Amino acid sequence: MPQEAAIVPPVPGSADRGEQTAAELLKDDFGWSLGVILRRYLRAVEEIVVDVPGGPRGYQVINSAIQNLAVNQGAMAAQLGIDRTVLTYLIDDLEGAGLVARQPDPTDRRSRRVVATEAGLALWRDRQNAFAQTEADILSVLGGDQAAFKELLQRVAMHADRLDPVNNACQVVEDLTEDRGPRPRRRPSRT
Amino acid sequence: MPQEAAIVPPVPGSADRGEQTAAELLKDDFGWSLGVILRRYLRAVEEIVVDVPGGPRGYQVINSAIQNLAVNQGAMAAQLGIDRTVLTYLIDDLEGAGLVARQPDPTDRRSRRVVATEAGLALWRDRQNAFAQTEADILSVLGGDQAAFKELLQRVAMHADRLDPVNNACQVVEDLTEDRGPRPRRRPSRT
DNA sequence: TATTGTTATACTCTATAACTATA
DNA sequence: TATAGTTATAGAGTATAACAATA
Repeated sequence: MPQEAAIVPPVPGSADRGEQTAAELLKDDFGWSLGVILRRYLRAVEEIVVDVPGGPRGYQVINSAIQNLAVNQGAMAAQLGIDRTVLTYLIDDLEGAGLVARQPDPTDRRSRRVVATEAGLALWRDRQNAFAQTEADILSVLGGDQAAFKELLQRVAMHADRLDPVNNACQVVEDLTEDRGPRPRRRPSRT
Repeated sequence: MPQEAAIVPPVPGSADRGEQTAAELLKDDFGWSLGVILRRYLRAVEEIVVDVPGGPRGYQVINSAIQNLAVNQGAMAAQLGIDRTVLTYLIDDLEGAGLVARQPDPTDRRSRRVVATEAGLALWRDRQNAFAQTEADILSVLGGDQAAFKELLQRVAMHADRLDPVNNACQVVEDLTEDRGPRPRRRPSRT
């Protein structure tokens, strides 16, 4: 949030600053800096996975499936920080696209493990480089200071995460992601 | 339905990592770091202005009014990156709380300038310190490296903003802000 | 009865467009 | 006719809760 000395209540003393850009007014603002950087990053991420059903969130599901982070849908929903009802729709779409599959758990017939298909794994591999490139683009302005910045950023993040743990990186991605087109209608029930 | 494309088992050398925390798995992830930090910051911001109608966005309106950033509602909406119809509701609420007022423009009776009241200015002043404190808390872990980090952060942000200008810092605040309670219904028309 | 996943419903937020009053 | 602001309506995204199958 911006600071700077206040002016007038009811009646303004004029003095429009319309000419100054928001960046000029806010560049020393911590929240503004964070927001700008994250927004830039998320825009790129969104583009990278624009063809993945569910966008960044869908990609996260694939990632979770590949890394075997969750034993079943409920666990995955908890880890990704999304509602389990939403996850159902997401998996529906990803499964329809042939990127993941629901694998019944032999020991508990209620439970389903989400696994990636070959196509899902191929897609995942394909996009990892793009993410790295995006990061490089954003940090390029720092030149030789990149490593130092990343180290500091990590320290702050680890600290912040201890105070207020976040299960998932792309929780934020999702919150920031606007339109991704209408959600296709449900498929027939299991059984 | 999905064709049983080959299931992808666990993945390169990854047995179950269920025990590892998300932070451990992701700490070297750029997007994750950014997201965690921003989320932590936004939680605090949300708390600070929880009693302000419209939350962080309402506070931004007050801020814009105090700093005389916009000549009328339309300009303010553009600068804050929000829809002008949404701004109408926001101003309604803030005006109802006595924090801002609509000031008719003598030269154009269609136009309204938004100004802060004494109460609005007092509130604004009151919360500025809290924002600074939040920033300090988050960065405290860096000790003597705080200044260096902020400098680097600014460089990255300025760079990112040039590539993809953002009008407003708290655009992101808003996108990330979930529930703020039901929106009170409209007031009677102007006349 | 509790839990896993699914389906149905309601609610919030935002955007689109229609409307008024000025210009 | 165009513009500033307001109001009304519809859309998308999310959460809440009811449901079926299984434990």
